Order: sequence, then structure tokens, then C-alpha cells
Amino acid sequence: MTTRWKEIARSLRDRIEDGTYPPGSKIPAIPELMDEWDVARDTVRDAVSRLANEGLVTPRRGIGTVVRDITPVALAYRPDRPAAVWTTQTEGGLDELISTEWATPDRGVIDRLEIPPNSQVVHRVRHQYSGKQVAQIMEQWVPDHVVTAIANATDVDLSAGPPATDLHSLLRHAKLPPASTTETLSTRMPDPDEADLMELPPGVPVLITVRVTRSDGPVETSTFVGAGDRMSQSFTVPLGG
Amino acid sequence: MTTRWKEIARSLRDRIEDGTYPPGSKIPAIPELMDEWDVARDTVRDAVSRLANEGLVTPRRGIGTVVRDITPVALAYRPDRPAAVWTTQTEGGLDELISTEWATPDRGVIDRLEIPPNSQVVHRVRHQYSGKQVAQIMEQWVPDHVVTAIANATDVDLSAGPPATDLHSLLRHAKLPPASTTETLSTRMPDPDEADLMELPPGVPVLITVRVTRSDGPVETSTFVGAGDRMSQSFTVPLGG
DNA sequence: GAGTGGTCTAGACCACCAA
DNA sequence: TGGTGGTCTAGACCACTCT
Repeated sequence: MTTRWKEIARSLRDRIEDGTYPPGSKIPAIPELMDEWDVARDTVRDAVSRLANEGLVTPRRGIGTVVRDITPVALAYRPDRPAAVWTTQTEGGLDELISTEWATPDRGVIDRLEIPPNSQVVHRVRHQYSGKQVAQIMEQWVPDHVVTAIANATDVDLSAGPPATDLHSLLRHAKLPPASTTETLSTRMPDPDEADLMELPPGVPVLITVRVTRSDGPVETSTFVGAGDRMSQSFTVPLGG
Repeated sequence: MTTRWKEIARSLRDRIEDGTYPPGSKIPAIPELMDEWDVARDTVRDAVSRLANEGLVTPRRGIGTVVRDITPVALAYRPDRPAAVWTTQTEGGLDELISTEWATPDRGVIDRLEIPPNSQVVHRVRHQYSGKQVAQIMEQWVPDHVVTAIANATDVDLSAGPPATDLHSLLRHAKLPPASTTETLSTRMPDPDEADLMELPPGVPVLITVRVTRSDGPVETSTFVGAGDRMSQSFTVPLGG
């Protein structure tokens, strides 16, 4: 037993996939679909909502329901750099520092940094833009002892603002040379704040990256929340023959 | 101006996040919420549907609307292996071979393998299980000339079924030692077939991995479509001082 | 059988956009 | 101004689960 709205959704989905309604075009208006299928308005809306939540269309008030363009940055392949390299692919590389401050870390950060529960960390939030839209929300945590080591070695106060050079250089000067990073990727739907900030239409998930950089022990951890329709992330890893 | 269903959704979301409705518990039934907010049934349903599409709850007929447990395998951190290593984290490692056959590749595969448009490839589909559920759909393509090289060197016919040893070993025997892999990760909502196969509730995206393994040139490419509520993927990369 | 969510109707009013 | 999608109602019937 199938239901009316599922039939309508399937029909529309098929026509989107076979090119009858190409990206950027509009599917028939709600009243039109009501006539065509002889159903009530909300039945049509159920079908269209479903397609929106699958990421296929975006309904726009006063305009119509437009077919989304499904060929984002995603899956762009790059025969790549010589050695181990990771690359985040977004267009504009603009980076805005939102905040830098001492903070008490939550459980996950404590675990990843292997620090005592009540120690302080420098917490940074940055937004990375792709054009005028936020494509990624970055949060970074650097433990107490690393901040101190950097300050002693380089006269840089991490909690005061953006450093003059990148963190890797500072770590090397502080005799905490980064030896490896582990990045763990997962995905989920955005919460309303994230959806709002990144202007995500319904049906667009976020790509989550949790990074830990280690020297002897962990020296830094970050989380990245990236807009699923504008992000992909590549890793190139050499294989030991 | 906010709407009724958004208010209800926000209220429920807040109570889920503050622990009033912990994971596994049920939010109030629809008729209850109708009374509490003095709205019609469909208004409540709009609110609940929204939460379902955010991945927070799963409505179950005859049961109630249960709060989802949001601490999957995801974000499990592992201080890791010595060198460059990539790990897919799922529970059961069960692997089911669905099909193996010669095929004509599509555009993306042609690009990644750097082969002529009409050449043949061996195409494999596998399902990886986590318990009784499919957690990942794997597709693999190996180009003509690599299949031939392996057959000549090792007497293994890749198109005939699962090989006795892993592909990396076969490649080494065929004098095509794998030198590097590039994996590109992205995310999107599942299509209905994928949702059905992996038993994904609404609001669960999929994690997409596109891999290319290179020796001198590309020798293999794969795509992985993983259930977002049961998958994460880790990369550990050494840093050159 | 009682309670749950799922589907559907017919009609209404609102917010937004283009011409 | 006319057409679009967004919200909401009051009521109905269905499918499913538990006891």
C-alpha cells in the first residue's frame, strides 16, 4: 500500500532525475499538482516537503519550487600533492575571527587533549566564508601548558587575538613540533543556529571534522562544522609499498 | 513574527536538549500537545516532523515519538597507529558481496581512473554490515589494464568473484604497487533507495567517500555511501616536522 | 480495545514576489 | 494585482502496537 503523497513525490523525483525538470527550473505549482492528482493542498505539500528534505528542491514563496543544482564542490577529484596532505575545498578562503578567550573545556575537548577536567584552554571560534556565505564554523582549543610554552618561547599571547604566524610555526618555536594529526569525519543535520548562520536550506546536512594535533601529546584540537552543499574534504595518504 | 509550529518545535527541542526528554524517552503524544498548545493536529505534526528531519526524534506508529540517541560511533577518537592510516569505524566488519561484473563506467569513474570513455572496468558492489543493518554501500571500479595485469601475474580473475587475497597484495604481485590514495569526503541526504537499504530514519544524512588508489597512475577507484548515524571515518597523517 | 502516529480533506487567511 | 508557497483548522479514517 502506497500513499498519495508518496506517489506524487516519486513522480516528481523521477522527472527531476530524468531531466524533465532540470536544475534551476521549477516544478509545477501546488494548485496545478492538486488538479493533476486530484488531491488536497496539504497532500501536495507533504510530497514537496519530502523532496525538500531530500535536498532536491527549494520552495520559494512568491516564486515557485525550484530544482536545486546538485553538483556542488563535492567529489571534485584532485590528483594531488606529493605527500600526506589534507585539503579543504571551498572557494573564498576568507576567514573571520569571531572570538578568542580563555574557557573551561567540555568533556570531549578534555578527552581529546588529555588534560585535567578543570584546566583552562584558549578557545577560538572562526568562520570561513565561501563568497558571502559562511561555509564552515571552526572552533579550536589549545591547552594551558601549550599556550604558556608558546608565550615563553615567542612572546605571542594566543588569547589576545590572531597570531602573527600560524600555529604550526609557533609550536615548532616552542619545541612542540606537530608530529601528526588525526581527523575524524562524520555527518548530521544542522541545528537551527547552524542552519541560520550558514543559510542552509532544508535537506542540507553538515560535515563534521574533529581534529587532534599531536606533538608528544595532544597540543591542539579543533572541530569544523561545514555546510554540506558547499564543502568536501580530501586526504591524500602515501602507502608504504 | 514566529509561527505556532515553530514555537512548539523550539519548546520541544529545548526540553530535549536540557534533558527533560532524555534519549529513549518519548515526547508528549500529539493529542496532548494539541491540548497544551491549543492547536490543530497538523500544526503539532509540523513541529514534530521538523524535529524528525533534524534527526532529534523518531515518530513510531503505535508507540509514540521517541528521542533519538545522539551519540553514535561518531567522534570516537583514537590516538592512533604509527603512520598514515585510515580507519572506518563500524562495529561488525561483515562484508557482503552483492555483484561483480564488467561494466561501462560513468563519467566520474572515467575521470578518476583517467581511462578512455569506452573502456571496460570491473565493477563491484559490496555492503558492509553493522549488526543486521547495512552501514555502508561500497562500489569499486578497477580498469581493464589493471585487471589484465593482475590476471597475468597471479592467475586471479577479478571479474569472477571475491579474490583470495586483498587487492593491495594482488597489485603488488602485478607490479602495480599502490603508492597513495586520495579520499574525498562529502555529505548529502540519502535517496529513497539508500534510505530503504540502510534503514535510515528521516533526518539522517549519508557520508560520501570517493577514493582513488594510485600506483604510477590510478589503479582503482571506489565510492562509499555510509549511514550518517552509524559511521565516522578517521585519518591520521604524519606531519613533516 | 485503547492509544499511538500517518494520511487526507475542504476551506481559509497570510507573506512574499513579479509584472 | 494575481500567483506563489506557508500556516492553520476541525474533522475523518487508517495502520500499527501494546495489553
